[in-house]
Amino acid sequence: MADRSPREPLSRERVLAAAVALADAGGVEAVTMRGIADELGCEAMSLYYYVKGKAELLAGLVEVILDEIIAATDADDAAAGDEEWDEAVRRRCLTARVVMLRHPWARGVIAAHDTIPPNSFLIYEKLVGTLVGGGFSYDLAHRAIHALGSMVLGFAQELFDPGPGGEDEVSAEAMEQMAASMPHLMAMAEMAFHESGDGLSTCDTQAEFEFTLSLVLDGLGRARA
Amino acid sequence: MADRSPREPLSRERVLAAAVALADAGGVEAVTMRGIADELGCEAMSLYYYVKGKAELLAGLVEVILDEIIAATDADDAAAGDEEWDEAVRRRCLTARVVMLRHPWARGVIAAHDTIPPNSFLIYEKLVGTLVGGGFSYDLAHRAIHALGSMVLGFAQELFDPGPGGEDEVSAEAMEQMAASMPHLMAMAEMAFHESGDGLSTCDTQAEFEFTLSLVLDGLGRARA
DNA sequence: TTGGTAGTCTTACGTTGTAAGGTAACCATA
DNA sequence: TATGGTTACCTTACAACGTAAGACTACCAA
Repeated sequence: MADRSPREPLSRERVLAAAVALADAGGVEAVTMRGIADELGCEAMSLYYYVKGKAELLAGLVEVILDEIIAATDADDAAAGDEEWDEAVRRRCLTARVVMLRHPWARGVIAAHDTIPPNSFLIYEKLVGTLVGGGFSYDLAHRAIHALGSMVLGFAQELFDPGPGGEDEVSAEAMEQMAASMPHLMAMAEMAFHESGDGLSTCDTQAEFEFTLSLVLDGLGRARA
Repeated sequence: MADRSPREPLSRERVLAAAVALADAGGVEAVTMRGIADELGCEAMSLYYYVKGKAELLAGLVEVILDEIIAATDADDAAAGDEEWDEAVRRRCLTARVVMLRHPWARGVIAAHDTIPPNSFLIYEKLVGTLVGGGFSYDLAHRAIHALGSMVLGFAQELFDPGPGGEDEVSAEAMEQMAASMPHLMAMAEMAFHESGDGLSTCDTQAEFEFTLSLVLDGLGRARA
């Protein structure tokens, strides 16, 4: 793996890619700073210039595979012709699953992390878009996101929960711009806000859970007949 | 935490309980051999008499919280009167969720582990029992297990997959006895066996996934109207 | 008394994440 | 051309981790 020729410069992308390769080959426990460094032909401490620490590295891994999901679903969104909302959603879930199966370690890493990856908002934005386009209310779209998210990614975190860490260093303007690019999520959040009236609305995961549960139970009951 | 009086003897249960306490207080990363030892007033190496290593310890943690789920659901099964199958299943899922929320670290640990905890068979056996009692075919009950399991526990592993590690040291007779106590799971496994004809049937998780997906999508479509 | 087993501890080693700081190259400005 | 600062990478060092190897004590059967 080591190379004597003038080495390709490091980058956050290369670091994360090497980490993914290691995880694919040997599971999460194979992802060590020194292991990544070996893979890249550098020293462990050099990685800290691009990644603040192991925690951030794992968060980066999650973002990489979410990016992979986004790329894959975008690709066959483009290839798809006219679809009903449910065909589109099914297709995206299935390709997302293909990506998850390519990286068996990802489920564990995702489930272990408590903050919601910013990346996932992109996925949800588009999902809400097709759902609302298919006649869903924002409220029902919200429930749908929870149901599908817990199926595919294995988590059902609160969507609008700022998380335990207080203020991240996301600038207000970056936040603003991000929000502007996700009109559906913004609308959805506003709906939830109006409903709960509870200031910064953290969504009621208990209610979401019960909704999904009823969905599944109803479906099973129907399948039984 | 340390005590000078003649100490209560160690045991696997006490080790696991201490580990759970640590995880509840500080997440999985707080679960270290030395940390557990401190909690119990002994040395780290003493734990190895009851637990073969950290991997087995984590597996033990999963079993502890599954036991907690079993105890909780059994308790209110006993308190419940006549119920339809769906009422019983809903109730059990909700109390299982309560337990999971008590131990936020559990989802990650469960998702990270690749072998299916033997404990969970007990849960599934009873679940299949009420489903079949409610008129389900074994085949549909199998699908139901996958759908509900992925919702509550966050995994949808293959039920009858022996797992990557070859032969565990489970004696044949213990296996036999365990099987005898789970008639529904046995019947279900046999059905799956006959269907696939493929020797030791590992269930088709892709099909299970698509089934659950259709369940959810159908339900959402109905809710939309 | 002898010998064995069960339970706990001591010591030690290799691996991990990472703090602190050094080094070399580049680059704008004085 | 000298100077000072930034960027990218490395060296050294350390504390905390999991755990192998084996010593110690207490006890109990023969």
